[in-house]
Amino acid sequence: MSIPAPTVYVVDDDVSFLTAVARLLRAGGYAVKLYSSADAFVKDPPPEPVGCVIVDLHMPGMDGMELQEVLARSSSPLPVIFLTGHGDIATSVHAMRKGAEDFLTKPVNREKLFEAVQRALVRNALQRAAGARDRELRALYETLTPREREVMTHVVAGRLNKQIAADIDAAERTVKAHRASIMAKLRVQSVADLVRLSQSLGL
Amino acid sequence: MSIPAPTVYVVDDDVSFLTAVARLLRAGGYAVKLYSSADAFVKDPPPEPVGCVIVDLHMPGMDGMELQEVLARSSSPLPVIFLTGHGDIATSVHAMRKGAEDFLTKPVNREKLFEAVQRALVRNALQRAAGARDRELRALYETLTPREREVMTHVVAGRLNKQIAADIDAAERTVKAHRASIMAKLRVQSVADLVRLSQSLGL
DNA sequence: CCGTGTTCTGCACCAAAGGACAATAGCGGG
DNA sequence: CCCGCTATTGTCCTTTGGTGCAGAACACGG
Repeated sequence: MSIPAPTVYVVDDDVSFLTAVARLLRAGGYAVKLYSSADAFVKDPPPEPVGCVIVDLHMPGMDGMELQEVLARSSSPLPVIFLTGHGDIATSVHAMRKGAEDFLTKPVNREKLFEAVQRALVRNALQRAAGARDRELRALYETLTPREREVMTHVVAGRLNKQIAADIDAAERTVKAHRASIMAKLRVQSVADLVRLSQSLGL
Repeated sequence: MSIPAPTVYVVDDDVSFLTAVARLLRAGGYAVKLYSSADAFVKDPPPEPVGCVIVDLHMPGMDGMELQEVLARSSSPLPVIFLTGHGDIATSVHAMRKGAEDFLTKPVNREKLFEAVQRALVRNALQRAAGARDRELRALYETLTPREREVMTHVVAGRLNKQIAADIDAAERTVKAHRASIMAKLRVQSVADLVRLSQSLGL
């Protein structure tokens, strides 16, 4: 398996600024990819969501805030750092509330930029790790049949086999069979593990 | 039991502004309490943390950011709304990252202020509800003896009674006794409930 | 010294969970 | 029509969990 290098995706319609920021980041040892518009980024998204996005607020077509919205909607783990020349406090507050990693102003301070990128990359790594675990668990859960999921909710609720049997109108033996199948498919050894797994899945 | 009315605590060293904001809020139907410094607020804190805090950034003595820090450190459920005349983007970003509810500028827009306060009060209610549940559970957990807590960690880990017995070097019957005591004290009916409870406690 | 709470344990009994082995039945594809 | 998957249920046996009843050791405070 290849380990993809974290990449800083810079999106700005001001090409001279774009190249300046790119030079700065490359000098800092970061892999950089440039886009001259948010639309271009959306149309040609990164193959692996490893890294972060630095985006200008005001751009022709889709603006920075909209790009952030698109990323959020697609549950992308790429943190967004805003970098704009005409930002105001209200806008920065709104962006931060929407989950932006940082909100910087042009001309950008080299230290601040690197700090923001560093934080963003850490956050990205954490997000991806959490997301990966989540997908694994969901994949296991997907293998359950409808009936098994039904039984699982009862088991997680702490109900006894005979109670579950009565609830779903089946024999206790049937519940035991489903139960065993659930534990095997989800690869858990105890009800305690099963409960935690269901919590992780948000059930 | 009395239901305390949500109160908006306004902290600003500019007394004329303080009274103006107070008048505005009172006209909006909010209970208001005024402080002319953050130190005054800290020395004479609200008896019930029901409401929110509106605080100026720049003040003699403790400033707004420090006050936010104090509230966070004491796990206060009172959200903080900054309201300042000399704020910049970097400061607002920092404040939001620290968990501020909003960051407004003077002169304040009446609508924006009311919206912020409303959001803050909702958040406060949710925080208090969550905090109350948390304290109840913690109080129950406190009643457990050291030995019972030890057994509980093993039970929550999904270990069998005989395994637990071996681990803590005791008879299986002893583990059963502790286990029964745990379930009774924490008022749970099943291992599933116990696991969820321990998750809520962050164990 | 005595009472209280904690910890520990034994025996017996019953309820619940789980595994082994097996069988029946419906349903959708190949 | 047969295969595979799902769902269902049965019996038998073992392991595990839970409870009632009871006793003993220890520490701590009144």
